[in-house]
Amino acid sequence: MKSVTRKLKLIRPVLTLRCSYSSTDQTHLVNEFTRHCYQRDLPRAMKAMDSLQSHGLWADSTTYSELIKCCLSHRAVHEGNLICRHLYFKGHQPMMFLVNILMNMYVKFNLLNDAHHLFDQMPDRNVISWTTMISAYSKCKLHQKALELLVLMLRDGVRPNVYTYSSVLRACNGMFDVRMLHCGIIKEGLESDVFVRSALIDVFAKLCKPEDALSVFDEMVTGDAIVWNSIIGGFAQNSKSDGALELFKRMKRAGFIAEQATLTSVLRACTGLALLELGMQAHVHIVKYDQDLILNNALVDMYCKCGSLEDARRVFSQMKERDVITWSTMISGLAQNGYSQEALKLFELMKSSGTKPNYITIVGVLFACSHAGLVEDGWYYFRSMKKLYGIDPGREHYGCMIDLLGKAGKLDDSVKLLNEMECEPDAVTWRTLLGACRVQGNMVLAEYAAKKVIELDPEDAGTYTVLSNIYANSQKWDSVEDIRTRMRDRGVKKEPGCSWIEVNKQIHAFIIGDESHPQIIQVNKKLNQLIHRLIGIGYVPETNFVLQDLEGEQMEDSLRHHSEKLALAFGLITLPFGKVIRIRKNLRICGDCHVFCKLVSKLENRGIVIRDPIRYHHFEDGQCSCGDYW
DNA sequence: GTAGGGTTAG
Repeated sequence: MKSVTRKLKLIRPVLTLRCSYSSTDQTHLVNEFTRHCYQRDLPRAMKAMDSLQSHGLWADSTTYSELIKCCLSHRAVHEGNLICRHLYFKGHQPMMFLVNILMNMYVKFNLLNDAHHLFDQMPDRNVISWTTMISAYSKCKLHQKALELLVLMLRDGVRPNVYTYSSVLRACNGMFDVRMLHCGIIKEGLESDVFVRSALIDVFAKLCKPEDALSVFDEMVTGDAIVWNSIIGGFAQNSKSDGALELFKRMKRAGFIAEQATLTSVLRACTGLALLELGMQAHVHIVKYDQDLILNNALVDMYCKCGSLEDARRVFSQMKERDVITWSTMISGLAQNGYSQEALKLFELMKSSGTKPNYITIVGVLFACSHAGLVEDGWYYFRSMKKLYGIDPGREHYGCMIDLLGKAGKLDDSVKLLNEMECEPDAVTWRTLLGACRVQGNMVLAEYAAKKVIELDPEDAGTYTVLSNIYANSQKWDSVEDIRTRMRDRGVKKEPGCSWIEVNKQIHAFIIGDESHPQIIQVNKKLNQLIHRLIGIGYVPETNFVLQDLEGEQMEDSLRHHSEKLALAFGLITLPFGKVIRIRKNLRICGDCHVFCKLVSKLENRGIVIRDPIRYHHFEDGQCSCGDYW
């Protein structure tokens, strides 16, 4: 008897448990589900949700929001779909906030159609519902769609708030949109919000209005690091590199720490100005982010564009992760610096690494072919790009081919290709053909191409000069006068040739005819000595410059004082022996300066790197990396 | 208790 009682005592709690299970079935199911959701136990929660559904039950909205968060963190799309179906089971209408969360989940899963479907089904929508969809469309660059939704939202009587404005601003595709939104923001008194402010700065910068971006920035009373990044990035993106560096100094003075985004823009600014020393200094601060992909890409680009290929190769080889931008940067960088074969080898390596080339990669590849006169390779890549990579040839690809064929003496093929272009040739395309005519000395075609350039870009001073020289060479003085009149009437002024050189992290600018540099006397003295010595070994200053330099300084009285010669003389005086002289130019190098640099590199036993707007020349021991083909 | 801003290649 005793043993039976003991057994009963042991059994009873189990029985009690079973009893309570069956009596409070619904509550228990809901409680179990809630517990799993809060514990973020996705498999158990899904199972429990299944039981709820079979009983026609729903838990409270907060529980579901926990579960959806869990799906998001696990990127569990299938489970997310099941939750959505459960919430709408048998025509049930979830609470608005929950639908907002579901939409957000679909947006994060890049399932915009599903998100929009829920949005369409909503009986009511609040500002968050609208903002979720607007933000989704602007993030994936469906700008028109985002702006359309904003209009519908306003018509629906829902007022946008700081969240709406900060996400819709990036969708602006014209000044009109920005002005309209900016007015709305001011009217609502929302311009002091940091999110709105940085979005405004960014959109002005992206629309190439850095001055407008700066005025928004300057009105700021309190800001954060991101607003600073927006304005610095805005200047860097608009080739206002010195402004970007100035703002960076201000940012540091204001006590903000430079993070990845800041440093990336700083590097871009260094790249724009070819400031190798400053770029290297920035590199020191980047060491702690040594595996940041974007920063490393910017570093590779900076080293390539500052003409320091060894550093670019080193950063590239040390990167653990590379994307299409990394490869494209390095390929273009090698091509621009005259290492075409290496660029093409790298392209093959890129493909075998599994990275798919894009439009820009192929531009780099064709650029490499055009800079080395690799006609057959060029045709191969050009003809196969569509078939192999699904990329339609664009203006830039045609431009590379026109350059390649023309400079290789196949001007007829070049013109044929230009006429076959699927997209309309623009001023750049015609200028490319003009450049090829220069190399080939084809005056008739050059005149035609130059006229086309001026038609499409009436502000292009360099082309007027070329055209004028063509007429002068043929003694067509009336036409020469006509060109001069047109330039005067249109207010077109020739950009003065300018060269920059960095010495002790300071930029020194030399402009032709400008005597304002404090050491100009010594520079001229050194230059005259050099010329004298070079003439002694057979250097003959070039005097006939008709068509010799497309956008160079051919109109000047004397070649003696071309800006790169001044900068080179300054470099020789100031930089220690053995240090490479790096010069950046605003115009293309002329033939005479090219010969001059080759000879100086030998005479003075100096490495010289000159970067012009198109490509780079590495002079060493009397030779140039371009092989006199540019 | 849900929605927002900045960085890289031609």
